[in-house]
Amino acid sequence: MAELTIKDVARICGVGVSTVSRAINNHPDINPETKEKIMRVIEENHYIPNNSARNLKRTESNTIAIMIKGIDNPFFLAMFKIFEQELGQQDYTFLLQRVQQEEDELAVARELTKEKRLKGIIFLGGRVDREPKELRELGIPYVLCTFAPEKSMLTPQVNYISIDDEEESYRIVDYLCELGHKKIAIIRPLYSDRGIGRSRYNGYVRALKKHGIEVDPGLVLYMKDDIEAFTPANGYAVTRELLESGRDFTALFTMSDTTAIGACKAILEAGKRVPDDYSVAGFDGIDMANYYHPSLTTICQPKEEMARASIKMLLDLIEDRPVRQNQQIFAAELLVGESTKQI
Amino acid sequence: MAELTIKDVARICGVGVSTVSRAINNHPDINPETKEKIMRVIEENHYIPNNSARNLKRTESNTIAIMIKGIDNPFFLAMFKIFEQELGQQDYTFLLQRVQQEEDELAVARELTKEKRLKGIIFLGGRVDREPKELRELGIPYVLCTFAPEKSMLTPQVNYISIDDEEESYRIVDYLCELGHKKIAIIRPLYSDRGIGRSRYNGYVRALKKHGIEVDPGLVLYMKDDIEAFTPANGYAVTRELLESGRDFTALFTMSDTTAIGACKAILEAGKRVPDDYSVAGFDGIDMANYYHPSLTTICQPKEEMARASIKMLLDLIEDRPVRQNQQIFAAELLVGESTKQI
DNA sequence: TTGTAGGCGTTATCAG
DNA sequence: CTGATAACGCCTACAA
Repeated sequence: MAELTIKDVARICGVGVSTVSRAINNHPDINPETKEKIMRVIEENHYIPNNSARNLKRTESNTIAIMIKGIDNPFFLAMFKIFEQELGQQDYTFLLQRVQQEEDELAVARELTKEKRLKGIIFLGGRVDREPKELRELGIPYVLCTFAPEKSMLTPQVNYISIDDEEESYRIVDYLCELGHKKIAIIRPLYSDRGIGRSRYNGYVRALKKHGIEVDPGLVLYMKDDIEAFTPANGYAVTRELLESGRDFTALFTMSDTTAIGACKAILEAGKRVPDDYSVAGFDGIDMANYYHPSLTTICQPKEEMARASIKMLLDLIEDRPVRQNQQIFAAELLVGESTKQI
Repeated sequence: MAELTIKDVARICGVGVSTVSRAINNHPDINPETKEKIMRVIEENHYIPNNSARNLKRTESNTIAIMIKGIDNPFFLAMFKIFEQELGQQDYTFLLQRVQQEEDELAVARELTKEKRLKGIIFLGGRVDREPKELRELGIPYVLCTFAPEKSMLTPQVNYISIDDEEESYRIVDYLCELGHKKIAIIRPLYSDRGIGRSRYNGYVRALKKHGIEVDPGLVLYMKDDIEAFTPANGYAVTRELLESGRDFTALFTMSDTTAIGACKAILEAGKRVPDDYSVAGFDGIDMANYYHPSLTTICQPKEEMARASIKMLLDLIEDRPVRQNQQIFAAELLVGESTKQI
């Protein structure tokens, strides 16, 4: 079963290779009958064109790539459907490129761009805190989606779509303060010197300050190094330790809903109640936050709209339409659930 | 910035293309100094080899593909890490190929095999209820992971790794019966004439029968057509309707943990309690089942082991080692949580 | 150790 | 409408 090539098909049909190529690619100038015949032969003999050869020869494709770091983030999953939908309508296809934690997403992007003749790229998650120059040098349109814009990225050229992590974090912690909480613990990623960990922490600090509350270092908790970050397991472990330490607090802000759910587990397991003994607030607004019992008070990111906007911006860029704003900050929604209460 | 090719690099270095090629591919017979110089030039000029051309020329790669239908299934996500880990150790890389709901995964697989010179394929989820012949005709080793083996697949050639869906479903429903439940509702997928929906339903029927309980059609619920299957939202909607109908039941089996969590929401929202008013049982054993409150009674699939076993089988197949069992049924674990109680 | 040339399977160009 | 033929960018004998 030596692999069939276009030449074989041509030979079998008694036509030239270019004719076969025309048939495959739906070129207009071909006799319908010849085309039909060719397609039948292809069908019968299970001929499959070699994509590598095609990509090599083709000057362009209608493919865009979604680069995603941390594919196990439930938050991103909801966005895929939107991408599929939106791109499908516009006759584009997309491919999902996972990027390993240690990998350089820009290097991967460059390679893929060449290989697949990409039309555009969406970077999802991860941390492209690179020189804007490097991004431009990709040579094709891109959009950073769900990124905390770093200082270095504040140049107007970088295209991104995000929420204002610091501001939203500020908002929910402010809400906790308004409820009367003064001892608010926070769980932050271990290495949060930048990215969302840092921004959200800054929001926390700012909210406390506004209410005249000192940051108590004893209530600033760090995720465990040996458990994956932002998981329920991590939230559980950290919170359990907090409870055992006997430190006094009335509310807990966790920076992610998944972590919050783990935290609740630890609290409930210790025989305490949410929100009666401790208020708990999350971040992100994943589906589960709503279905969890008690439903979580959280900041809900408009993921569908963000996904849609990312596609729109990218396609505008690709098709050379004017892009009104290449840096869009979406407003998130403070979702008040049953996990927090006034004290 | 016309794309740099290997020829350009060769010209710049003042050497032949084959020398550059040797440098890139770590061939042994090359002067270390020339190699170093070439690598420097490559670095400086940002030369990136074109993968399409490489794949076209190459006769083999060390790539295996994971084909995944329904990428938003949290159940699969946990498996990725294992794949990454196991394959990384063995010097293989894998690529994730999502398959749309309507797409033919075998067609996609064939295409990819040609394009990437794949060494092997793992099919995750979906429903390859195809002729075993078609699978064999892929021409490369494959493993079906997490598939409910269909009748037509019981030929000994088909390689798969799975749990016994019917048996495990039987087990958890049997457990509910043992707790004294006689009116056990079930939520099944709308089109469950085959696949896991069917198998798990069969287990339910068999368990009831064992305990001399008639299947009450009024307690056999179907997922909503207009909401994605197996989501909390679906479980919520169906359960809410059930409660409103006033039909009498004491336990609910949902075929998936995500659905179960939605169901619990509906129950709690109606002012009832879990498990005091209704026992709820799920299936799969996702992380959340444990962290949810009350923790769910469920069937926990050994996903890590299954992932590991899939890789092992595939690599054994690829490297021509003897495969002791090419059809492995893993035992799942009945995890008794707080969502069910004796009546 | 290095360079030259041919070919991998397609598509694009250009005559017919 | 159709068929040669020349690329596409790389790898790999083979020759030097």
